[in-house]
Amino acid sequence: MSHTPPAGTRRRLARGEQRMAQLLAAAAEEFAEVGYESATTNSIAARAGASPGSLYQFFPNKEAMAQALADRYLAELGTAFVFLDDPALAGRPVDTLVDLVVDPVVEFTVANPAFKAVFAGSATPRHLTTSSRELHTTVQRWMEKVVDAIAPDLPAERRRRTATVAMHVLRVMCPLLIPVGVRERAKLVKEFKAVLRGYLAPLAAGQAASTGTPT
Amino acid sequence: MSHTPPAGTRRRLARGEQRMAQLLAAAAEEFAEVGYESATTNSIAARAGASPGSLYQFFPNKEAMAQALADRYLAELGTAFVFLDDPALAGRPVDTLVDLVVDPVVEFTVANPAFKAVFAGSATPRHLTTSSRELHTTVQRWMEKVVDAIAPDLPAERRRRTATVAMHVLRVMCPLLIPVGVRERAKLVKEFKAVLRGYLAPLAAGQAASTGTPT
Amino acid sequence: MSHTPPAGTRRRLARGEQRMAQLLAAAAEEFAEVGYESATTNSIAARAGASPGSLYQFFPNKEAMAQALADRYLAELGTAFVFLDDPALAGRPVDTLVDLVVDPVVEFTVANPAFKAVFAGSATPRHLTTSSRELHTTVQRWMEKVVDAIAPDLPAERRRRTATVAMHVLRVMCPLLIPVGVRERAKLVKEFKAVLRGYLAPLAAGQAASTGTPT
Amino acid sequence: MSHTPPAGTRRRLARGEQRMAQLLAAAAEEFAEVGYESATTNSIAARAGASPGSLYQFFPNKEAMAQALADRYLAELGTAFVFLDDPALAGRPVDTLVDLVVDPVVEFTVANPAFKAVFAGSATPRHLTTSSRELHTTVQRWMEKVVDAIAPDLPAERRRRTATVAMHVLRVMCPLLIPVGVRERAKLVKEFKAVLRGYLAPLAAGQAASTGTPT
DNA sequence: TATGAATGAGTGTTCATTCAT
DNA sequence: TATGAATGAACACTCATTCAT
Repeated sequence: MSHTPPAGTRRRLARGEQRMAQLLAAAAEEFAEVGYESATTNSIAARAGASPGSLYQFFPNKEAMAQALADRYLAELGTAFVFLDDPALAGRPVDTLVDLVVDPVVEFTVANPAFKAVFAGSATPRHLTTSSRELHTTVQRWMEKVVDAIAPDLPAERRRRTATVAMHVLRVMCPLLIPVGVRERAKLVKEFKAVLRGYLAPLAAGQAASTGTPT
Repeated sequence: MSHTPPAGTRRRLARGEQRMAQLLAAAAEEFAEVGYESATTNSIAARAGASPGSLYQFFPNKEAMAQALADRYLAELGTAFVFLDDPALAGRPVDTLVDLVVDPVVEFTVANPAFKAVFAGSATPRHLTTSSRELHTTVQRWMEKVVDAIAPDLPAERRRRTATVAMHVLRVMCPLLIPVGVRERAKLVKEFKAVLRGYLAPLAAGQAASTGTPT
Repeated sequence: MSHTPPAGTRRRLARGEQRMAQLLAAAAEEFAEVGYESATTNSIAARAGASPGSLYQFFPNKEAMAQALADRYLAELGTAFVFLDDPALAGRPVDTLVDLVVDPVVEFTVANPAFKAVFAGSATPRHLTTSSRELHTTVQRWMEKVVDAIAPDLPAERRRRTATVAMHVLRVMCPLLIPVGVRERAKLVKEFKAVLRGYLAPLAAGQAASTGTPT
Repeated sequence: MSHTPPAGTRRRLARGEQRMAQLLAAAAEEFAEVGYESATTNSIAARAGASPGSLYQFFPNKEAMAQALADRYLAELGTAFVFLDDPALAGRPVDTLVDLVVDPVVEFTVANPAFKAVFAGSATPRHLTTSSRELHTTVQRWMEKVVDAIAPDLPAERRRRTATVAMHVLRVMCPLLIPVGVRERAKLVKEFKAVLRGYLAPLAAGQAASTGTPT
């Protein structure tokens, strides 16, 4: 089917991809440092050692870079979340589930500080970039699976809303992790796990007798 | 001693305050619609039926408008939170406390859609405006009182962190309330109350025997 | 002829003149500090404890304030230069004449730091204000008298040009006097006197045999 | 090692330098006509047939254009002043030295009318641009060499002050040369040479017996 | 007379994007 | 493919002056 392309082509292709990777890395740096809105394409290009024109050879506009970043983040995070499709998921205690969800997100955020910029995005929904929105819906879908594992009989609408809230809790956590030291970070993570645990655990218990949980 | 100023002066001053109110209202509108960063002073002035110069007669710069808004919000919200100084606060059940905290914030956010713009602010801490930061610290201080009422023996550092997290939960809730209908809003509020309840309730229980809560 | 006006009128008049004096003093301060171009009418009014409107009650525009200042400076300096009409002037040695000219200018500049702003004015002749120009021509006329006392037989054109140059030497000296201490000031003044002496003395000698002086 | 860049790049770079030259020429025109303060970057760009953005591709701000102009002026004038390092300088008569100094400055000012704008600068020292200041100190340094050639035994402080005064004499001369015809210009130049001669000559004579010169 | 609000064209500067090479 | 020049509509903010009271 796909035979190896001639060396020249491959090198050319490789060079293009290399450039693109540099640009994307530069964009990530910039987004992480100043946020998406304040980032300038010229500065990103300069960071990557490229010209503005080059940047637009690979990305049609600024948002496309955030998009590409989001896509990559989604892909990478996705592999950390394959466990969500494990049929044994339903049996896990809430504590474990929360750890399973929070830990990769924390790790990922710390490793990719731009993640927070594109995941946490803007406060004004009207100004959410497509990339942010995508990230949100995907993470939300993951959270739905978690919720489903905890409380499989929850009505769809309720499940969705619960997942949304859980997603937003993660979302608000990410930016807080970056500017702090490793000690404080660990403590913050514990707190956020407590938040999610406190929110999700009653769903399990409340399957039969919902005690104080919203109806 | 202080003799009343001449009628002309008084009227002029009144007009000035009116203008200022118009401008502030326009700023609130604009911030609510497009966010602080994307808001333009010229557009705010136009919205208020004023010239750019007029705006700068009352506010030294864009940020000052956000500041003024934040100050007013703080003052108004503050009156809704006087109950925090009630010595009987410690006796209340967590449910009640959470209601007491969340309800005014919800009400206020819905009534002042710009509140979310200045409270939720930017994701990148480096870009938080002074006004946002002020709002954060004040709300956080309020949350500390709540935490204190629930678990008076919590170490200061832990109390602070807990309050911070609670504040951020509120913070992330606000923008979500705006674009939805009244029904969905009520449901979202219930969820967020559940989040806070689930997070804070164990602190009370855990005074003696901390079960699963972070240390 | 002029009988005393009724007390009310006098007070009212006096009040107006007082205001005007305050505004003029404020303008002088501002001009001295930031120069004519950078001075703003609003700031002048504020300095004077008046409103912008008030300022325009007394002066039709910014330039008029410089004009008024220049007029006053001209009047005051004029009294220091009445000696120029003394018929005995012609007999004085050049040294004395130079002292007689420079000393009042120095004294005046130090006492009225705004003088330099309106006398030294802008470098671009196209942007000389009317007030600067007036100051220039008057001082130049004074210098003509000095030149005449030194070398009465100089052709009119030559006399005029010599006076112009002398005036510009004074002009460039004034701003230098302000930012320095009293010691350095004295030394600078000596230098500028040497400049004028060296320039004007040969005119006297050269009445009969012009040695090396321009023709 | 350093392989020649591709033709396209070379051409593009050449075009950039051309643009820069056009912009600088336009800035010079504008500065000459209206002075530095009143010059507007938009007008400079328009004069150069460029957009405001283009201007800022080459110069980070308005002052940088004055700086660039000053640098060029300094470099060009510097070549006219290499003679100051000639060890035979000390032997020359004052007349010759003055000619040697004034003539290039006159020639240069006439050829570069913006020179006066950046050299003569503002009257208020507080508002001197960096470029003006640089020009002043360099010209002053040159004048120090001249003074040194005339009176090598002058104390450093005195030499410095003399050079300062000489520089300011040149400074005040420049703007006067521009708006006049060639005839009047020649006459003015003669006068200013006379000023400098009259100021500097006594220093030579006065090495042993200072007659009436400031101490 | 005095106030202070009101004006609005204009300032230096920015930046996502396009163009010519 | 890559460059870097070019664009131009905005932006936040200013200020001499006028207006309404």
